[in-house]
Amino acid sequence: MDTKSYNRELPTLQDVAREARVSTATVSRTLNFPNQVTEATRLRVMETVRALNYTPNFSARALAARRTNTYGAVIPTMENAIFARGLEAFQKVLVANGATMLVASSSYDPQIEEDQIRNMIARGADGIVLIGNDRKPEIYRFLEERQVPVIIAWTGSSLAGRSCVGFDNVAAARQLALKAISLGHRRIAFISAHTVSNDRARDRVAGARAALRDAGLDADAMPLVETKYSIQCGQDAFATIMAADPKPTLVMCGNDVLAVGAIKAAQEMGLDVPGDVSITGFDDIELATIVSPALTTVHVPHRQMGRLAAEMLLAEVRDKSEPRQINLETHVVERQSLAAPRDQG
Amino acid sequence: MDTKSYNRELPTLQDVAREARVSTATVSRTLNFPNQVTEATRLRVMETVRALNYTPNFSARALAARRTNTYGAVIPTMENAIFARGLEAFQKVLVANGATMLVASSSYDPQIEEDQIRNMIARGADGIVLIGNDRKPEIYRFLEERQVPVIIAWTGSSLAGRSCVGFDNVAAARQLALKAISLGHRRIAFISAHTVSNDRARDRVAGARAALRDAGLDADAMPLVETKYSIQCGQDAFATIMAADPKPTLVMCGNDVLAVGAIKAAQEMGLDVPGDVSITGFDDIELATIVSPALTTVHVPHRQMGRLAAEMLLAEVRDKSEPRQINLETHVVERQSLAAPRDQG
DNA sequence: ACCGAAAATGTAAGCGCTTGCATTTTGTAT
DNA sequence: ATACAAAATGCAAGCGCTTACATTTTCGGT
Repeated sequence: MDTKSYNRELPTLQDVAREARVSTATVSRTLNFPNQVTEATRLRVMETVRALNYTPNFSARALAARRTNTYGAVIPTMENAIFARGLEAFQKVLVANGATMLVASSSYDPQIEEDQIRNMIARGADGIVLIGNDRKPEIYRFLEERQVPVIIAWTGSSLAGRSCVGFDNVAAARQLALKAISLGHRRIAFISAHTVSNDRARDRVAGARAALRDAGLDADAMPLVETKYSIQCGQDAFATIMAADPKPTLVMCGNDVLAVGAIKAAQEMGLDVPGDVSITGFDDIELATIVSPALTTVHVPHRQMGRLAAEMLLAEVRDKSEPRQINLETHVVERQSLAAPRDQG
Repeated sequence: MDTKSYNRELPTLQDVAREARVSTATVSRTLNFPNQVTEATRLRVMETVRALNYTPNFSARALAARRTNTYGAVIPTMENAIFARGLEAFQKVLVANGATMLVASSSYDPQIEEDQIRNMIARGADGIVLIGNDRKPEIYRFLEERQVPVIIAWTGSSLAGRSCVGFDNVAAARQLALKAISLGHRRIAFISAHTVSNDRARDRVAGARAALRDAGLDADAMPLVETKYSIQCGQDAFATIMAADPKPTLVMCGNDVLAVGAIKAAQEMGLDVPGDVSITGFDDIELATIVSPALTTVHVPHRQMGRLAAEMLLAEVRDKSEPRQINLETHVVERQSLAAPRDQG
């Protein structure tokens, strides 16, 4: 008894060709370049395709054509609305262009990121989008060797003429800090994501420092706590910061999630936000409008970055277009968590 | 002048074989079944691999081996913490097993979902996870023909002996509703996601109805508004519901996002939650703990589903294990948005 | 009707890998 | 030493598609 008797093979291009009484080349052309084929042939072939319920084998196609029509994205985490949103937009564009997305998350771990990148390349990604600039030079070397187009997202500047689509993290944070300073804040503390191998986080801190410097304050004295990405971590960091003396009148946070944690912690400590202490975020995710008080934060064009990244990647691969550097606008969204400090002293 | 002079070809298995003075078969075995090869050979081959900086070509491998080691997930949307979380867990397991994840989102559109499923199969996904049972029978037929293992997630029951990993949406919603009824609620309204081709949403409504019936109330009279998935939609739906007379004392929502919208709307209408009206959610995402009042909701084991889905898929593909149906526990998380109604009349 | 260019189609050589089978090497028991 | 099974390796035939090049068909102009 043949145990796998029902494992009938799938129809191949050959089968279609035989059935439609044309060569495999013609079938291939009908599928890939319909306009290179007579209307009659096209109809006949398509009919056969339908009749046999044929689906092309992408591996074979990729092997023969030497491109996979697949694009990768390696992001720090999917559990974060901002990246998820960007991804969703990224994939929409790809699908609209008949391409497929490969995703991997690195959990903010450079080693995992490297593995994932190599894996995507091995799987034949035609192009790849990465978040931020910070990574070992050998990774970039590897990518160049393989001649795989790369887009750096989430930052408006990149090195070595690489493509990027993002915004100026320094400027955005600086603008927010300046606004706070103009409201009278002088003692500003910062809760940041870990800045090692995270240029976005570093830039945001730098932006705050720059604003302090602009105002003639001691930027280096700014209390800074680095922590992981979660509400709980934001809470803990806030507690650490408020243990200092004198306490800051404003705690800036490197992202909204940390800020929400900070607000929670403040409220648990019986502090009024923004009465006793102001808190700001960065990203403008949904959470920012839900938390009470609603978060004053920096709006970041997540979807737009995802969309543009896909378009740029497709252009570079399909039209051999030149790398571009796109710097998008951000703006401060004023809500309720930032106000003038109560004690101006 | 050769314009692509710098397009040096990547090393292939052949190159490694020649360099290491073995056959391609041996290199292949060294890479895939190291224990079928002498220690000495293995070392020599691996050394050569490193020296040439060789990476296997997955398309070729997939074509020859007739499996891609790739697993797909088609989810309604990535912009939703619950699916994102599940995905993250799904991918972690895959990566730990040397496999890759393909993701696609359908935007809750059955047609897009179908296209995405077919696309994944064409791309050679070795297995696939789908959310919920509702879809055209021909899709299931297609999948069976192709003999691709499928896992239905987000629901604890499936038809035709298909594998699933999830929970009982009816029972979970019923339990929550019963709790509310025991608090004294009699006039209960429901805001649901669209129930067409969404069995999870339908089941949750059914659960609420079942509870009403248990309590001897008229389940069919329960006001029901169906809407899309967003905070704004939740707000609008809440307004619609509260325009009725008599107003409900409890508005149950099919998910946390809608519930947050409902709370927002209530507050904008000057209604106290839960004083004037109770509101419940479903999912227990982060948002639920942030919104004020914090949401009483049903906790759903998102990560666990993702993890188990991956494990089951791998087992079915690699070990030919039998389909399984896994029904996970859920539980009501009591926070502040549900309380006894003020007017018991 | 005939010619030549352009359009359509066919031929067949791979793409880089896996794997069944054949062959060689190794290890063990005599 | 010798015989033999088991382990390691090699040989070579594909996997299903694309595409350069060769061949045939079509069609406008005469």
